[in-house]
Amino acid sequence: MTRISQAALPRRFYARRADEVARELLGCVLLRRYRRSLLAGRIVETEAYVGEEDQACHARSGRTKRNAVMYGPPGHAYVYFIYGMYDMLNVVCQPAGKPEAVLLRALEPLDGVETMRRLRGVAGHPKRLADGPGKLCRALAVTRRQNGIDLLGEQLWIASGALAASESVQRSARIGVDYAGVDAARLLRFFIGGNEHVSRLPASRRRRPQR
DNA sequence: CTTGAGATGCCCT
DNA sequence: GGGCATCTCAAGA
Repeated sequence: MTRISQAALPRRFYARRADEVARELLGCVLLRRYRRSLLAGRIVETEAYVGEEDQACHARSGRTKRNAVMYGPPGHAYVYFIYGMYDMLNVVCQPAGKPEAVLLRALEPLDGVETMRRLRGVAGHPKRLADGPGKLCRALAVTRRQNGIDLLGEQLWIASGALAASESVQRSARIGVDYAGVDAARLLRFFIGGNEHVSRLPASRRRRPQR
């Protein structure tokens, strides 16, 4: 069992710009109550989606049935289904009416690793268990059933955490939003530099490891 | 190690 | 009906 505090971050943490929240979520711990077990992972990669003006954001065409939760109060889960197969977990930011959110893209598994493996249907190293937004949802049994739930509640919440002195925040363009024109280039993806649990980019986008 | 294709369902133009 | 904030597997080198 993890020894860090499991207290949920307060509502005001989320009631800010999504890019600030995305950066500060790095190192925090996502907790999931699932059938009597507690699953936990350290957040190592996020992306900010920053409102109707952001051409990569689901709110770019205004409020719809799918994105309605983003327009609601902060500190709630926005979970949507994509590619016919995967769910994506976001946390809603900003006060109600301002549709911003942070996509949780990768975790370093801390607790409940065996359950995560079972949910994912894979064996092997924990660094492959939740190193991508679709895998993260599978590993924590998060689906559209959780869309709209309060992150200050009982089944899914985030506790504070910190970066080690040796860790640094890195930024890049967001993944998979090439259609978004100039917004595709904005540096709204945040990750812990060098962390092994960060998602692997498609080879076509990968750069040579810097030395 | 790499690349490419296929899976698969729902929202919204 | 297009396209999507993805992933896995198989095959090649």
